[in-house]
Amino acid sequence: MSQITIRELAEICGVAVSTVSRAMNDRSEVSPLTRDRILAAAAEHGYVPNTSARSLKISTEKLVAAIIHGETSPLLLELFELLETRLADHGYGLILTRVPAGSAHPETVARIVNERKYAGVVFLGRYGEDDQGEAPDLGRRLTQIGVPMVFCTTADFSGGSWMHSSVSVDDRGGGYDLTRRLLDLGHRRLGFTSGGEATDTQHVWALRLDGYRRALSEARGSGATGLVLSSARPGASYSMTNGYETVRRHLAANGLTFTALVCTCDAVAVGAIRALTEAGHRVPEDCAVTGFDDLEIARYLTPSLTTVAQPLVEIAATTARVMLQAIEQPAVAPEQVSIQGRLVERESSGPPAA
Amino acid sequence: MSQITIRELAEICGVAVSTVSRAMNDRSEVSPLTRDRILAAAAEHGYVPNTSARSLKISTEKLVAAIIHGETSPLLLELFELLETRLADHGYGLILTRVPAGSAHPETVARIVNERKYAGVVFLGRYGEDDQGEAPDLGRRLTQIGVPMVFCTTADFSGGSWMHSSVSVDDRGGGYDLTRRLLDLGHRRLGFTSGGEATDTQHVWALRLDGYRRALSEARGSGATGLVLSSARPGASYSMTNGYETVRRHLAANGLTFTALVCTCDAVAVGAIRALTEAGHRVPEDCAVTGFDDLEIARYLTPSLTTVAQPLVEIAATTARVMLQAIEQPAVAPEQVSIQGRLVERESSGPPAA
DNA sequence: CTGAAAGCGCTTACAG
DNA sequence: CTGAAAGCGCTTACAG
Repeated sequence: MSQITIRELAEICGVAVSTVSRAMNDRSEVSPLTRDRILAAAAEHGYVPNTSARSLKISTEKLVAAIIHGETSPLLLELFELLETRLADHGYGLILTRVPAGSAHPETVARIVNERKYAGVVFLGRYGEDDQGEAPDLGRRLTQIGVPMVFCTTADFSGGSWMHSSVSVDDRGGGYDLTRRLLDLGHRRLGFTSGGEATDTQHVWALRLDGYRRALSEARGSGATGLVLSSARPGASYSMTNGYETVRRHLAANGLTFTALVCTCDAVAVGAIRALTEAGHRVPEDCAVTGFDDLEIARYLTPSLTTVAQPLVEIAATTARVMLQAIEQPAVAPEQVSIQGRLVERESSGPPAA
Repeated sequence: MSQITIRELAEICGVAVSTVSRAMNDRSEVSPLTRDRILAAAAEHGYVPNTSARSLKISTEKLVAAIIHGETSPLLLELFELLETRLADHGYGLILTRVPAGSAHPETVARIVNERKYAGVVFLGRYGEDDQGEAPDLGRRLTQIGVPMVFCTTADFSGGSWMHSSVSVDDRGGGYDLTRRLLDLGHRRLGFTSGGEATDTQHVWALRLDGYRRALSEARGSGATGLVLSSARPGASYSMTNGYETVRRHLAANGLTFTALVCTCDAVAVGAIRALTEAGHRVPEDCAVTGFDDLEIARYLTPSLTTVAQPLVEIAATTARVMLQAIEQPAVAPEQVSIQGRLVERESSGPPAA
């Protein structure tokens, strides 16, 4: 049994297709009786309107496209769910599309937007290929697509000219807070697990690194030094495996040359702790370790992770607000929102051993 | 700049819309010269065909719908990616749709299928509400939608009559293997972290529990006993939090009444280990713990987790095969495939203390 | 309140 | 190889 069409349902009910359409869309110009009759028949025969046909007619649907480029993460998924709920409050649906690594072109976005009459698009996480650097003209070409866009959890990556809105945690501030706290605890030799090339200045890890450097430069007088461990796997920057490999290599080559390690994120911290433990170093006694994100694992790992909690609820709420505003008042200038994260101290950090 | 239509592009090129259509779809009946000219113009003007219009005409697209009900997990996402690749090899696309908990009705699936002319649907993880039990008539009503369906990672949940195909790891076998191994190591007092109500006999955790019980009953002569810890949070069965709460409560009420704990999955094991550690018990010396799935965390946790690795590549490949077969030969009977997982022994298990 | 008709942007027989 | 035309299943002015 395949789907029944509006015409067939109209015949069954003995009305015109236009009447069925009005009943299904809950328009006011239908008499309650016919409406109920039609709805009942629709339920009985399993009629559901064809979205393609609907999309073709409607000038713009109350629908937003969420685009995740490359690997997904628990964080982005939670954000998706929060955002979905927020937008639903305003009658908007959110449709998730994954774009495989290697195909983050403007055309891909154009194709997605063209599938249905999306009112806007939210990028969950970074959009753009690593090898195309800052993609100077990505932003402009995205703008040409003609629907409002907001970058969620990253800055607008489109060449630094900020043509689109963005909402994210204050990555620089988080990196600063963690580093500052470690310095206050008395650490003088710190390390940071880099996430890629030094040229990727707009990456989330690079912003956190920026905060790390700022805190260190403020503490210059104290004799504090800050090392940057180069990433073992550029392509998998935020994984446990990358954290493990990065730290293992460093320890094998140089030994433990720091008393505190600021990691790019919680997953990297998990890998880093494992590498330290395997090399016989105790966390936090021999080396304090911090994460970023406050994933579920941060609470249940032993030692539990000192980290910066992403304000996911606020990020989702702000993203929804910015998106809806852009849809309703397209003339408004893009805004760059950065929300402060919360430092959570747990077992993985403490003062250096005497 | 909004999207250009096929008619506008046809005018630009000075050809008929039908010619443009043929060029865009790479049909053989177009001369290479006009085709190249049209493709160039399409690229220049950013033309991308409207998917809704296309969907409306085509009888069936080379597209499969992937449906995830309720919370997603790293496992399901990895499976999605593997499956996407497999289907792409055969020219099929895979579109992910999340169905929020509380709306897993047959109508929801009908609505999704109706959006585009999907050739089939794959359920990633369980489909159906917890409170509707086995949903006796879900299977039949899904069948009415008229496209082939396969359940991936769970059995066909539609009332036990197996109207649809399914592909999953051998959950019973995995539960059996883990339990059997613990018994062989000398454990005699075992525990299992339940994931919900005893009536949910088709849930993944219930199948693993089944394996646990079978191994125990085989070892009846040895004096081995098997406890079942009731789940702290029925709604979040597979989370770290649930593992933590479940074990914490049990320890608070009864103390450590087992020397080995078989957990429903890796995430639950992480929570369980934390609860044991906080209560002053050492893993594996005082209590061995096992997981299921072999997530990335299983390798990097300390102690690293003994677990059963999901054969994700084989599951994805088999799901693709079964799906494609069902699309091309709709008459073929549904098949229930179960693939053996691989027992991975790591640090979290060992013989009981003497 | 209801119906007949036009048209959204495509694809695909059917002619030429 | 190319074009003119019908039609996929809807929505929405426009009449009544």
